[in-house]
Amino acid sequence: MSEEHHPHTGHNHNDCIESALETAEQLCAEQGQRLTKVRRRALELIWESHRPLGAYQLLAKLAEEGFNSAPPTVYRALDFLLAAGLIHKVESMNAFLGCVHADKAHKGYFLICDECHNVMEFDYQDIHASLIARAAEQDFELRSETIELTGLCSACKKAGASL
Amino acid sequence: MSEEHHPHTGHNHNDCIESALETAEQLCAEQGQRLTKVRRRALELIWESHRPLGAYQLLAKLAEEGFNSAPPTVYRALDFLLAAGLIHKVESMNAFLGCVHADKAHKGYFLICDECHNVMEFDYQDIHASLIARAAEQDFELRSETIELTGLCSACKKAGASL
DNA sequence: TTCAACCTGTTATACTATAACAAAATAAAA
DNA sequence: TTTTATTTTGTTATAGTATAACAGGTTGAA
Ligand SMILES: [Zn+2]
Ligand SMILES: [Zn+2]
Ligand SMILES: [Zn+2]
Ligand SMILES: [Zn+2]
Repeated sequence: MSEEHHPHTGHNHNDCIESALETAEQLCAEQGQRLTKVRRRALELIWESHRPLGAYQLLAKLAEEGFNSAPPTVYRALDFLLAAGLIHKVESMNAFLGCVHADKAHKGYFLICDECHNVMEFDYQDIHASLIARAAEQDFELRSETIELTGLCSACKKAGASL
Repeated sequence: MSEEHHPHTGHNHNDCIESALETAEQLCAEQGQRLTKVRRRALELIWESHRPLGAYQLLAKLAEEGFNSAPPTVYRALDFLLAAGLIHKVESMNAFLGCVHADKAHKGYFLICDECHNVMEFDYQDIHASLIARAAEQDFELRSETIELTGLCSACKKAGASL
């Protein structure tokens, strides 16, 4: 596999992919879950993409490789990966991306760039605590959080300023 | 129009609808925007629903009343109302609900009950400030925020406990 | 080996949203 | 008031996202 440099950060993205796959194998083994071929390859393809991947984009890639190419195939894989905490869904984009710390239970908070469509996951415990507290004020028991912030990322801001 | 009591809070929801429509008229007048028949009725129908309304649910209601019943009709009305800040879209439900304080510029933060599907809008300045600060740490310029929390509302929690 | 649980294949369909162009209505300019 | 520009609506077609339902195959345990 050739080196793959992430457009914005410039890091060797292959390392991310490898490490994510290892973590996935490990977690599934621990929990008695089966990371089947199609599930594993789906996860890998999601990670290989530099931005969140739509279900049908993923389906096309899987189809190219000879996997069954009907929607349920990909949605089943996605459901599994979501349930296992290996990926997140970005609701405002109807797209999926690999979780950067699948080993820790957490909610995915995202910064989404309007320009380059890159997504960064962030995890701030203080915001989580504030949200729980605010919900509790209304006697609301929190279960899930969708936190998706859009705007301009650092790189695109610089690029825009120099025009 | 008969009195309409909101399922959870028990308040007379007609008052909400009336007041929302008045605010809408006023805001549109101020900004030189046209609150046409279909836009006005769409807003009213969204308010008449006790929970977020899907685009095609709205379309069906409009069709019953003799409005044109092709999707673009309803999506145009929704686009207008969104741009005017009169409604919000709940991304995780693909549904729309009336904004409770359309007169003030703000982001919609939502508490969504998994049981009854009621949605409460809340607006906490401190969370907003935290989010801006966290984004700034990454040199990210915030433009929009999607904050959608799900869980159990007060009423449903009580109902569940008594089973 | 037999059974049960789980995973995958397949077809059909439901739900959500936009493109593209024509016609009508409204507002502004002449 | 007529003309013109702008905005809104009508209409048809299509793109994009997601699930239902049932049949068939695999896996691992009893
Ligand atoms: Zn994550
Ligand atoms: Zn960017
Ligand atoms: Zn609001
Ligand atoms: Zn509830």
